[in-house]
Amino acid sequence: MSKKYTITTPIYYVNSVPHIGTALTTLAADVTSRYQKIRGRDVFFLTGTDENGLKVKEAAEKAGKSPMDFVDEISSKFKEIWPGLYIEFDDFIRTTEPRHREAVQAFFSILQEKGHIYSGSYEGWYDVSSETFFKESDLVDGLSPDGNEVRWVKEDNYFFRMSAFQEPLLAHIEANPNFILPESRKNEVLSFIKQGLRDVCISRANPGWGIPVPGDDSQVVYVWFDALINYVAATGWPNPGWESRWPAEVQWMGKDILTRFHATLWPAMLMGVELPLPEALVGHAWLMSGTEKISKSKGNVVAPLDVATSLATRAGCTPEVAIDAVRYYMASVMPMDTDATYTHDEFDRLYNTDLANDLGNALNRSLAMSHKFVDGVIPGGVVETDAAQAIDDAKAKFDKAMVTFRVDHAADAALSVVRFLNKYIDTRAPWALAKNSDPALHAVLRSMLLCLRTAEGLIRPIMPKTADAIAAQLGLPSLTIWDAIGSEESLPAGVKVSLPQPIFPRLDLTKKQEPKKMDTPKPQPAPTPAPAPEVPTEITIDDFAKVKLKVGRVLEAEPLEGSDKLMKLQVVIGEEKRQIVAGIRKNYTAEDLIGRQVIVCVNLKPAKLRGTESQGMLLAATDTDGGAILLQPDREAPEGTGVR
RNA sequence: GGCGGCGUAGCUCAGUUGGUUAGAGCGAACGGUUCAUACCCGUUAGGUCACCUGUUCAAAUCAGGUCGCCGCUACCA
Repeated sequence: MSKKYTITTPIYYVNSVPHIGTALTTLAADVTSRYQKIRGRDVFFLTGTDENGLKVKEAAEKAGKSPMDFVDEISSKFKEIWPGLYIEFDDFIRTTEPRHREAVQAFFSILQEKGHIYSGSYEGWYDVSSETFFKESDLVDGLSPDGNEVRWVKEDNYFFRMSAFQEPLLAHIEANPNFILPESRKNEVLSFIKQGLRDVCISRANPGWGIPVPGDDSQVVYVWFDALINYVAATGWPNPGWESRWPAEVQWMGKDILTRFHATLWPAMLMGVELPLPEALVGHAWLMSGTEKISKSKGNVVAPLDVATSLATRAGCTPEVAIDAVRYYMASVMPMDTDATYTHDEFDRLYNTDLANDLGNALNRSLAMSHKFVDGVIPGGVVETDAAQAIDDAKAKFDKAMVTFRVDHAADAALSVVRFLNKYIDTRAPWALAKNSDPALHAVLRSMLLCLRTAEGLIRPIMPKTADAIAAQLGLPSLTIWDAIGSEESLPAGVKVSLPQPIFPRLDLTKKQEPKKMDTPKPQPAPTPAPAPEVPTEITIDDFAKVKLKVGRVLEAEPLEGSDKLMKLQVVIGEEKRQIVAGIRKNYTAEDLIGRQVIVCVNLKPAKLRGTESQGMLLAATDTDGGAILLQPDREAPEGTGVR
């Protein structure tokens, strides 16, 4: 059996719906899939839903449903949404399916047999929301780095000996430059792994939901470990025949789950069971939803289908074309190295310039001229060399972009032939040729139509419905074979083209022109009240007043367990009592501190240090050796008095 | 703190291996055209290629340093 070209997206958690950020991943995979199909590959495009986490169980309970009913409902919703964006997956796997459970248990057992799993006890913080374990030091303000709640768990668990795979992983990444893309992510992964991998806990106490550890029903497989196995489960593994679908040629995902999971845990797991590693892991960046008024809470999500509906209403295009336009937008901006920002204006602009003005209008004017000058029949003859060159260049650029999965560059390549066409029309001026009965007219019109035929083929992976519409207006069947794109044969002479029908009605952007407050260019104060960086510039008295300092008295002091520098203090500041953690153990003992007056910054954002909350900061000078020299009022000051 | 990256026209960015007048798209101004969805085409903007110092016959492109921004990572208060 010949090997299929396998493309995967992550499986999505069933507790959210796709928004323009997460749809990005699936779209990228779909564009890759459609391109490879046109190139003649037998594609296996896999997506699905992740349904086993503790989070799912809790969400179900909150919704007053049984977990199974809950995931059935939401998973099917997911499955229905993707086709609405013309996502054509070949398989949709759910982690509650028997095939997945079997694969996970087989995977676990093999790792156990090979000695990569041992039992131990785990104690630490667990973020249910992202189903991730964190070290004490990972926490920020008592929350996960992502700002989620964490809970302390202490259990006897199974551990995966990931540490053993550090060197093989590094070697593989170094030896395969395209294993992790883009390159900036690869560097991050390398430095992450070089810092040292530790063994990971891969099971949890069985909450009555999840995949039981083989031979130990008291435990379920840790959801991330479980989830990753979907990729091979869907290929049929461990049953015969999986080799035709694994390894994946490309696994698409967002950058957030690349480093720890897909580029570290996942390949280590595969090495453990001795399965081949995927060819490429691509972690794109995010598309942030931003409006002019930035709302700090990430509440304003943009749903791709809503954008499409809005466009269809405002521009008057068909719903199909509107969805294609959204696909084109997402493909065009496909952020890789850094995050991009979505704005309605930017979307509208791209629609008008690239799709309405360039592509749509080029088709429109070319067809109009065909009817005007050659009775609407595709002329024969030879395509002019510069047009042929432009066509070849665009194809080559598209191919080159897709080798490294640069969907954004591919979109640009597809449009490049259209941009050429508009210039070409202007240069060759068919209307002038017609007027003078110049024999070059036929070749020029043919060249124009072939450019459009090429654009149809190149844009098809990104805008399938639009491509069909272009083909229809050219009076030709859809062009779905890569080698035929741009060929003379793809444009049979004598075929009657249809009358032009605008595919992308232009948006009138003038009426909703927002009043630009150019005359009052007030410097927007940064909405983030972040701790002001210590710039050595002058500050005003107002700046200084922001720092609230008060006199406090140390009531209790004890070394903070698990730390070698930190001291945990209870400080009375006037009426209130605060817990402060300070890195002063090097120079002070608890006895030195108790009863002593100190200067405290009382409006510093609280922080967790070694898991203990610190609600302020002691002022101290820095000694030459880096130690602390505490500030103290010259004589006993009134309790809780301000300092300035 | 460590590692990595970035800082190029008003805006968004290309410029992997150093070499003639530094590019594209968008926006703006001006001009042209009429086949077309008031579209398209061309020209222009005098860009200190963040800054400094080096290497070189020659640097946006290499080395060192400075400033600013970002990512990853870290018992940093």
